[in-house]
Amino acid sequence: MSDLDEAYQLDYFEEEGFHRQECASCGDMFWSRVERETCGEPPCAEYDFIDNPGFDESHSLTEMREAFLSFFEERDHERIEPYPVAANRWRDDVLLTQASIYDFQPLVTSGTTPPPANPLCISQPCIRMQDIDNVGKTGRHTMAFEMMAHHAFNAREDIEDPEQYAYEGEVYWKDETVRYCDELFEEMGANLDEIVYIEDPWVGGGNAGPAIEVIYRGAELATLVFMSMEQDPDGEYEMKDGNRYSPMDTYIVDTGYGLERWTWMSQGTPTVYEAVYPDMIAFLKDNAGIELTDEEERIVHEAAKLAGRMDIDEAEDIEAERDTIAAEVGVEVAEMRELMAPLEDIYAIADHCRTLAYMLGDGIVPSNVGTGYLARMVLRRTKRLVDGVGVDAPLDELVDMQAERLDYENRDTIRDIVRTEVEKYRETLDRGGRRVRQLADEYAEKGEPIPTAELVELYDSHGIQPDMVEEIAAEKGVSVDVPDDFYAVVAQRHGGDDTATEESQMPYEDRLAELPETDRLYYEDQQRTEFEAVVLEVFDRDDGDFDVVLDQTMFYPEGGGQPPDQGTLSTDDVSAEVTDVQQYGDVIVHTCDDDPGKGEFVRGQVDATRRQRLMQHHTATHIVIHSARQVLGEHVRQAGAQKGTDSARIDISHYESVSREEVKEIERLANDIVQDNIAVTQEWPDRNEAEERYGFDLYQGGIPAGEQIRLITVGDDVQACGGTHVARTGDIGAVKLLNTERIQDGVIRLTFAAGNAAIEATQRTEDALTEAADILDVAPDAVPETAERFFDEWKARGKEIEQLKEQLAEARASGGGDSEKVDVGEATAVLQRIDADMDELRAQANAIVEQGNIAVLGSGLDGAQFVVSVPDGVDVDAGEVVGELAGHVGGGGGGPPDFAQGGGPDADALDDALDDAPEILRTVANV
RNA sequence: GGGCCCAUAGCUCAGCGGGAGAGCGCCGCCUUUGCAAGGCGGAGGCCCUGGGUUCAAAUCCCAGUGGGUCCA
Repeated sequence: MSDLDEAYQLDYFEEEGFHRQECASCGDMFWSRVERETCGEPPCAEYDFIDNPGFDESHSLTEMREAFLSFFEERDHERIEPYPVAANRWRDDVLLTQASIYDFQPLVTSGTTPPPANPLCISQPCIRMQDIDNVGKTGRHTMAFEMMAHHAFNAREDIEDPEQYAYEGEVYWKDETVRYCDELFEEMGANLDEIVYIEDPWVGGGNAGPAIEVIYRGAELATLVFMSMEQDPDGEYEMKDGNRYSPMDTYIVDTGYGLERWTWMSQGTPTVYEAVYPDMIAFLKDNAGIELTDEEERIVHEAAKLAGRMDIDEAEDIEAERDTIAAEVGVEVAEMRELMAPLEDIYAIADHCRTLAYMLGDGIVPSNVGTGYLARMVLRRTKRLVDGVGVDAPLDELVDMQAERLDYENRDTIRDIVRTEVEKYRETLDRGGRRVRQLADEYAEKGEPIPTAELVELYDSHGIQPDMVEEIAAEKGVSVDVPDDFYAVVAQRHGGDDTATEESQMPYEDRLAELPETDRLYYEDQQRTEFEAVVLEVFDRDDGDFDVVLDQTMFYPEGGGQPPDQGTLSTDDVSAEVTDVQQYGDVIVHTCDDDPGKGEFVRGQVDATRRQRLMQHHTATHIVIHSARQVLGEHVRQAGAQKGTDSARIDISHYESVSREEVKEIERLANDIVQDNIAVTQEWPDRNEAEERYGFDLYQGGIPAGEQIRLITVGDDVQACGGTHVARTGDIGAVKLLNTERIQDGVIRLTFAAGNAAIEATQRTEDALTEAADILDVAPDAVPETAERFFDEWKARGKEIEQLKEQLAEARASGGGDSEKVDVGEATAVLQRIDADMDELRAQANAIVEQGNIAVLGSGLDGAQFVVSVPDGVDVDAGEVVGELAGHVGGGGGGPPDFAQGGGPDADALDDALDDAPEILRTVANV
């Protein structure tokens, strides 16, 4: 086992006369030009730049960003445009971009794909939700920030096959990285003697390496990471996460310079927020009516300087820390808190609005899943803060202030989304409020506190925070039992570890890996369906079929939501049906019902009709999503797709349900594109060029690996896509939207058909309409009107029948009919058999009871059924009587004492049962 | 991707195996100088859809649809 100590023995440190020292407070090892007590990072030291800027000139955010980027441009770094904050658009292991290196994981860092430039510099917007509780309070934490960075991607040359990686050789490594850092500080006018480089090995995402934290005047301004190791159980280095790591073939300079911190350092304002969004803070303060006296200003100012110590993760007890700070400033804790709280909220609002602007601007749609859920949480939290602190500007306006500053072009959509979402939240709160009030009333009556179980239910199922329950309950004078570990209780309720989805294993993976790459003929000519090939290998499958590998193929393997081709492979002797085609690595495997024979020449024939339909649907998918973007907005993005031969579906991100009008508009636009008969073209450009030219919207269906990517262009629409397409849009024939459904909040599924399938789908719909029209005996276009009339009449008749039944019952009750009267003690019972349904029996019984008599009615209409009803004041339990009667017909029954129903399957025994009724009545009445 | 909750009158909801209810709103009449309010009467329900269990389902079970919510 060895540690990384020697990794920090840089020539640069020696040349510049740095000393390695140990922090007297935290014990960390650090390097600096002059001897010092501590490492200089809070809590070992305090901020030393507030009111005392650490740089020569005050910079705005924009100026600082430009200063950084041009500094590195002058030193041969290429400036790269930032990536979206929604990192799940290019990788599936994370939701949000949390660092600049995220842009290059995993394909670039692993050496599979070349970086867009090498070396490069960038200022990458990032969002870190884990800092959410610190925002506003510590004076330095923001949820949204820009990580300025320079990166260099190096690959070792002393390995067997240096060319296996997408980049070769060393650009630069540790010494240069630290030197750049020093030079940047120097250029900004910092005092180099005050800079501290702390040794702080880095671990994350399966990689690790030595790293350096750069501290200046109490603030961590940069982190220099030298990513050079990967997780390896046999590795020689054990890192702080307890895992072992070994060196890897690529090694990468990964730096992070916090734009906000640098801006703050240049201004020396009490908090980072005032340096970063001075206008918005001023607006919010003014709007919330916050005005401070000079003395109050002094307190806030002093407290802000010391607030650096507060970090919910690090300070052991944030309240204790507040006590200390208050004492040092010379005020009561309560007074300080009262003064600080609204300011903290305002800082948080500004930051959260920026977070929202990033999220929504980059196309995240609020939802109950994924990044959309995070956006919803941030928005709701922000709304609560805004209301709490008394800012009365609409939230969409506040978010727009940031969106404008960030130069987003889709500001109208962003505002629309915020408005929609605020309204949804209001409805949730309304619903929740009613629910809680009702519950509070209930427990107020019982005189009990609202139990934890109810609280968990309210939160988990209805999204009502416990503090809201407490507030409302207090109005009703009910206490609430909120346990300290409330969120743990909620988490427990979810329980269960998710079962990992098992990847289907290829039984002969090793042998497949040795086979050469299959030549993909379907890309050379997408319209051709015949080809010849040599059988390279045949595997016997467990199910009796055969997996056939060819040197080249026209068969499209399943991928990108497009099902595999089918068809035949034939030799002179054998004709094998191809039922499935899959791709494993670079090798395409055809599953066949017969063995064509290894080494044989085969003629391949792809099922042309099937292929044609799949291609029509695939190209139509591109057209529909393009049309949907035109109609619904630029935020529309593919969230999944499946093509078929009869229909296809795409799931798109959108924040409200799609109206019938919008559906028609999308359909019309799509068919315009079809009628324009535009050529559908494919090309294989360099991926970085393609990204630069078209941006990230290329990747609607996932991100492909490799140096070249395949682009499909349909008019204005360009997408990275591996599927097969028709030659011209006119080949699609027609596009028909069949259905829209909301599969989750923020995701709409559009189902549609193309070509003949569109005609067939239309015919099915028309068949249904025609059939309905035939039944109603009207013309198809009169169906809605007629159906409405019929429905109205049907309801009117129902009511009429109801009334007639009541009249009939009254008539029967007074007219006698074939009824029998029996004395039961003081009372008289009317026994009657009328073969009618339950409704009629009930009406009849009511009529008899109104005359003061007991009703015992039987019906043989559907099995045997009884209704027994007893007037007020007569001591006979109807339920018991029915129970006895029903026993005779093999069933059961019951009900309240004054009205009971029952029955049984044996209708033949009905009359016998009624004959026994007098005796049953007398027994039950006990007379 | 997973968990939980909900669907009954125009609105908000109660009922949770036996007769479909309340409050608000609506219509009419009464009281009142008028308004606010009050009294009396009335209209208004495919109890989300489809299966199942049961003598009997708004109610229990299953599936679907629509909505809400929490978590990863």
